[in-house]
Amino acid sequence: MSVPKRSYRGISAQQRRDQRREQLLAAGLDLLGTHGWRQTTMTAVCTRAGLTERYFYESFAHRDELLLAVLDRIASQIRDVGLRALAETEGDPQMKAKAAIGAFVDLLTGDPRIGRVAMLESAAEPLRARRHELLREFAQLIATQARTLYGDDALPPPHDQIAGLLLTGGLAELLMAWLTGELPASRQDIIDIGAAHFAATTQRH
Amino acid sequence: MSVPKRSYRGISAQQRRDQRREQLLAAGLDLLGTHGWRQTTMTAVCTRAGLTERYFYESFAHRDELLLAVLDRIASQIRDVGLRALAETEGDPQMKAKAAIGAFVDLLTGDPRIGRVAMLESAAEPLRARRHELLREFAQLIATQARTLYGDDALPPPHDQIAGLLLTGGLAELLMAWLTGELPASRQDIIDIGAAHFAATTQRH
DNA sequence: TCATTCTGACCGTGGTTCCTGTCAGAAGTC
DNA sequence: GACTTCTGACAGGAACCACGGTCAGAATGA
Repeated sequence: MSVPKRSYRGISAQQRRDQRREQLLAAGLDLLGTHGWRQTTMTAVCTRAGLTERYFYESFAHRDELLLAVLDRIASQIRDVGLRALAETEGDPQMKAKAAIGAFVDLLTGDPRIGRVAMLESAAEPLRARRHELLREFAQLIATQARTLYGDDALPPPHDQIAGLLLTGGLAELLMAWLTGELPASRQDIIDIGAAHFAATTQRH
Repeated sequence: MSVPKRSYRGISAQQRRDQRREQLLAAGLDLLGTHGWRQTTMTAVCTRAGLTERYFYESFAHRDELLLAVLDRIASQIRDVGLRALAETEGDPQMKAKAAIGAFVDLLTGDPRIGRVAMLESAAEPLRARRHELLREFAQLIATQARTLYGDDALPPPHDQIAGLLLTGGLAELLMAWLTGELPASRQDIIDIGAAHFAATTQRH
């Protein structure tokens, strides 16, 4: 099949291409976030997206590439809402931490599919490596934020990086338990606990 | 095929059965701990074990059952070495925590396959649920130990359970990074950090 | 010795997924 | 209106796996 060039139904080739990619990403998030990694096969994604397998290869080389794209999008959403909350919140470090964690929690619960992919499915095989990279990235981000929040009371490297890992890993585990309904806690409970843990982990004591 | 009953090569039917089960478990650990979950197919396990697929069904109903058995064995090993270290160590809570964490770390690094399965592969699809159960079990265990170690300074329920989740999740993430060689830290560093984190997380502050 | 039992090797079926190719018809272009 | 391009549906092959069955030969027990 040749690469589409001219417009169709009043939509340019590039727009159609983008639209199809978007459909595939949406279908991927949907399947990954509801039926899990095992069910998110290439054919299933195409069926859900209402597209033929042929169009899959137009946007992605193989299934893993789609899954990574889904995860990356979620990661950047997390980064965005977290940093925005930090920037928009006035007050002491504890307030800022609560705002960032609150925004994070709201993103994961606002769309449960995002929560499942970010916390549960990302641990599975094709996504694990990227999840690990992202977690380290967030650990780094947290270390940086802790330094701007706490100044000299923050931990020096490499302990800040280690603290970031302990914090993100712990929070991930806590949120997994909470998202699966095993933990009788409110949104505010989770935020308070997360913020307290953030302070305890990233601050010199 | 009928169930074997008489001895063969001087080995009883039950012994042969157990031996084959053991071979399958060993092959499962080997594949899971070196090539990962995807490669650990039923046929691959049988080939590595030097057995026919027929004998697989003698011991396990399907692949997942074998994988769970592998994980469960590792979990009980972790429990054993941890509790034994606690029982055999005299001294203050910090010493005991270090001994338990040290024994845990040594188990995971002594056989890298165990480390990979326990920390990495267990997060994948068929094992995730069990991993989660086990983690909660360990969280409970840690909460109990914290109470005997710290007495009234320990956290009250349900905060002890939450602390257990934060601790196990954080440690898992830290160990993952360490096991994959991303963290320039010594065994002692990891143990010290783990013990400090244990104290910070499970103690009233 | 000889029938029985156990073993390991092999083949076959059914199902699934990935991936490519074909083809009729709709939409666009000249 | 005729030709080209794009689209969606579908067919089908290759690869893999789970799972069951067959079969010759080795080991056993009477």
